[in-house]
Amino acid sequence: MNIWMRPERPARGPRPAYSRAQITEAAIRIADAEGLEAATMRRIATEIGAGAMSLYRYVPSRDDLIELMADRLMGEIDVDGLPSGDWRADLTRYADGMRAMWLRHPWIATVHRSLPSFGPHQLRVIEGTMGALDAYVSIDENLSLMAILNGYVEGAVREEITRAEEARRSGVSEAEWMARSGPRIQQILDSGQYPMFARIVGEARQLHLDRDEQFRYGLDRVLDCIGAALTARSG
Amino acid sequence: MNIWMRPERPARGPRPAYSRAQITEAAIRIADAEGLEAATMRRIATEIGAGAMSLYRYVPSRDDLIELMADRLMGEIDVDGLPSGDWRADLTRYADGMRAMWLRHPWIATVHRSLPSFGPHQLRVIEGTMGALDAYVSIDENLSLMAILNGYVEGAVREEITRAEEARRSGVSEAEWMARSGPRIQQILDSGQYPMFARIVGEARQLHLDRDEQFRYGLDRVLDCIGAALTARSG
DNA sequence: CCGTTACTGCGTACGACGTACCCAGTGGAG
DNA sequence: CTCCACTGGGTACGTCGTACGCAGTAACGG
Repeated sequence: MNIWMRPERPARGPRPAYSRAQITEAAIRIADAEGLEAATMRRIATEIGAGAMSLYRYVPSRDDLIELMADRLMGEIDVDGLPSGDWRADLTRYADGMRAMWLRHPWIATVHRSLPSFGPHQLRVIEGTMGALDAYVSIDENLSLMAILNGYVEGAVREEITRAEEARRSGVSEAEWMARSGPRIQQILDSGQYPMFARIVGEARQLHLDRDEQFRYGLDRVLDCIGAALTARSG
Repeated sequence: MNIWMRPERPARGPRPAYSRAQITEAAIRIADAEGLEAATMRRIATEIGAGAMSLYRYVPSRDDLIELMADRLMGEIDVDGLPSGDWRADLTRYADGMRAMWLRHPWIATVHRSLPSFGPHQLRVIEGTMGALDAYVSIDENLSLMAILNGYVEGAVREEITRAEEARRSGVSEAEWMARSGPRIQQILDSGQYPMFARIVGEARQLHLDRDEQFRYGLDRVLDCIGAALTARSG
């Protein structure tokens, strides 16, 4: 059953010593610092001073807890005052907010969302962002355009996270990464079998931008696309 | 170290009894039938008649094996004859191929790609697809447009997979899913707090399309966007 | 031709993990 | 006050990935 339909605690009995929110917060703290795989049930329980099995009084399973963590993260997305009337500004703010949130909690890239579970914060964000284009397009087109935006943001930030992680691990500065290529990229170039890949490495300018600019460049291309779709509709 | 740089086997010694390809194939077979989590090292070894630890003679770790599996899946994508001159047809063929492949191997949605590891099949597909728009745009724009396309395909198919999985598990036909909503969606509608969500459920026509049509609808919106970007460039 | 050596596949073992189960204690409802 | 539904927590089980060490084998140096 969906975690959001299961009440936190029954009515009767003694006062609970902990809470879902507290457990979720602790788990996020651990995952931020040491990765999601470090947020084991035992570790989380230790963090809040509980016994390992006590967590199961609040949460049916670890997967459900991760669902709670994911929605709690959506709570960090600020959609107050959306829509403002300037759809491009609204969607830029949303995309930047999502990126910043993902970078604060990079482990979110590793969670496999089993089904859209529609937590309250997720729904709040949907209300805010779908409003941005609501005046210009149908619900169906709106959904499609938001799917494009979300797909871009998710893919771009996922790559950024893994690259940053790799750079941190190998001790190489982010700027040197593509230049030095890493042995595998050099091997690919040396093989001579992949001319398009070689041109990407050699010609693509966006690879030399810093990460903020790189994200903004791609985001602007996405918003250009959305803008083109809007003007094609309205005349 | 990257799995693609590590040679399969050294030169000396007795003839190996197995091979990376054989192990990868067995692992994919198990994952297709029972999910990725069923493809444990012991299970894979049993499948090919080997001892559990023998696999480590061929593959450094389970994560690397999953990398091999992922690239092997990209080998199912047909990009022969690309680019054909009709970019829209080319990208449609690519997107349909990716979707079909993902649906054949739904467990791929659960893998966390730690870094783009640039396997040979992955590179082959990049060569084919980047060629489609190469005549019309710069490398940088090409990369951005392909990121948009890939983001859409990945997101759409991921949702499709999880929804199908849920439908199968609950025994409810896919067509009834949105109509019956599931208790959680009904709960959200009843709360009255999410008018945009209610309008999506009530008004969106694409939710009543079958899955193929739904994917095609979204894909056409993406390709419209790409087309708009192309004409904005060329005149 | 024959050690020598570098590999082979494999069995055992370890330290995690998620969580089923059981327990004594507790505090609100009747 | 009595009852009992609930509490937090300890123990235990089955599973995982994989470190390690073994005896057997095939190619190479002489």
